[in-house]
Amino acid sequence: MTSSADVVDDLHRRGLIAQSTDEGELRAALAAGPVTYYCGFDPTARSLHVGHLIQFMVLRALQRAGHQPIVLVGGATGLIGDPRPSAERTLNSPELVAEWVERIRSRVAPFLDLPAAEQGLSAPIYVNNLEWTAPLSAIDFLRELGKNFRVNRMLAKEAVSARLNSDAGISYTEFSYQILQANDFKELHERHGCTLQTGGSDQWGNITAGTDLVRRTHGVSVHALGTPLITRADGTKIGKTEGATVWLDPELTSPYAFFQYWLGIDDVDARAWLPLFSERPADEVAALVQASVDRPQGREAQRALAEDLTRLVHGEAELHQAEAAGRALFGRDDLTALGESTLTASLGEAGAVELSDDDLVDGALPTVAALLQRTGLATSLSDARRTVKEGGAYLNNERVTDAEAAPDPAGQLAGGWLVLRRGKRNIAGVRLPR
RNA sequence: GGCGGGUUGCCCGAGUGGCCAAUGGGAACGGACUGUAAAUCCGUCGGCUUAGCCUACGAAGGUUCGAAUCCUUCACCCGCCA
Repeated sequence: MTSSADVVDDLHRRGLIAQSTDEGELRAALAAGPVTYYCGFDPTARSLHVGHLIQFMVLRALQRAGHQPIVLVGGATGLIGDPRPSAERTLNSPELVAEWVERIRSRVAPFLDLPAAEQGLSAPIYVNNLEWTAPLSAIDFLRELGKNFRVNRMLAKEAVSARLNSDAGISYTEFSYQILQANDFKELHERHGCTLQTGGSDQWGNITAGTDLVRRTHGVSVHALGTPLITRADGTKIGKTEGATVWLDPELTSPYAFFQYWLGIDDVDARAWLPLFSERPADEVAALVQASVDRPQGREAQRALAEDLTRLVHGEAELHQAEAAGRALFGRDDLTALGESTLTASLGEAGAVELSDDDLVDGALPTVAALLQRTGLATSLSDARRTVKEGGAYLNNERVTDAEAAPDPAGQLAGGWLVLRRGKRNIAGVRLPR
């Protein structure tokens, strides 16, 4: 457990702080005793994704230094929409947002509900800003809150000004967002004595709107910490990109896929991200980064990231299964040597489809193209045929040349499994009917 | 309320009557090279019963042998004026 005095140093060392309000004051406050702090997550999708992980790293570090975390899920702000620089958000229905709030909240527990060994630290408080935002009347909003905001300053916020200068413009709805988020800080200050907000630096404008509001309404100086925006070496955002979002919810991204994501990241990113995401001691992290420089092919940094994060998000048991599955399936040349239990477990992690007798046509199996589609390795039959034509489809590690051919049942592995692969690392199992 | 501009495939963005399933770039996917890396090169990139057919260029109608391209109405966005 880190002592209160070092926690800011520790966060700096790990690269988790991009900006902060008066740091001297903040250090003094953290040293003086337990501080109540919060971080908010808006329900803009069914699940949080790896881009959100950094917030949990900060929340955890502060919690282990003895401070009191509050996790806010934005049931209200999720209905309004935080302005993005690019374009207006489409509004989601209240029912959908409420469903997402529940889903997200239920997935947050593993990050902060500490195991028995670490008890004595503060359990997180969970709140939903709908609780105080829904009852707010238009009159109160305008008289009590609005009076504290200068439009001039609101216009200067980065996301707002970007939108004012673009074709898209900005709706009054989204323009109001920062007032709601600022009010969250004020409410949490009043309800729980919260004096620190953490969040991504893309939220900095909203966060400081909150510290300003608390100062104006209570004459109290409260604090904020902003995490850096994590980008990949190629400049794209971590996690939420088109088509390839890595979610934290195991129903959306399996622990196996999650583990593989981290194992597959490039060297530059692995070295940069390990300090951010690993809670290993500083010297051990430094050694792993050095190892990546000396022996990049060993992929030790990637492996450490994959292990630490899979354990954190999905737990020890899932980590072991994901690891074992990867080992078995990437062994490449000796699939026939794998036993039924290994195959069943590995393919279950990677993604598997069970065929029934109804899937057989005159006793013959579906075509390779059909199986690629069934397993999700290809999005359509056309995509599957294309993949075969490109030489990217493999059955039991043998390249497939005819998309319309049905696999020979004699080629089945232990337990009636066929291993389908697309490209180097997309693997799925097909189990033949008994 | 008036006038003008816009809405194209995952994204950006060409295309002003047939040669358009639609130039180009990016993303993505596959192959080669590697280390389940990056860079590079090559290929693919709406769907299907795949030498053919179907669906698509905001929506619905219309003109035409033929429309992403012309006309009408509607929806939404942007700008200027009131």
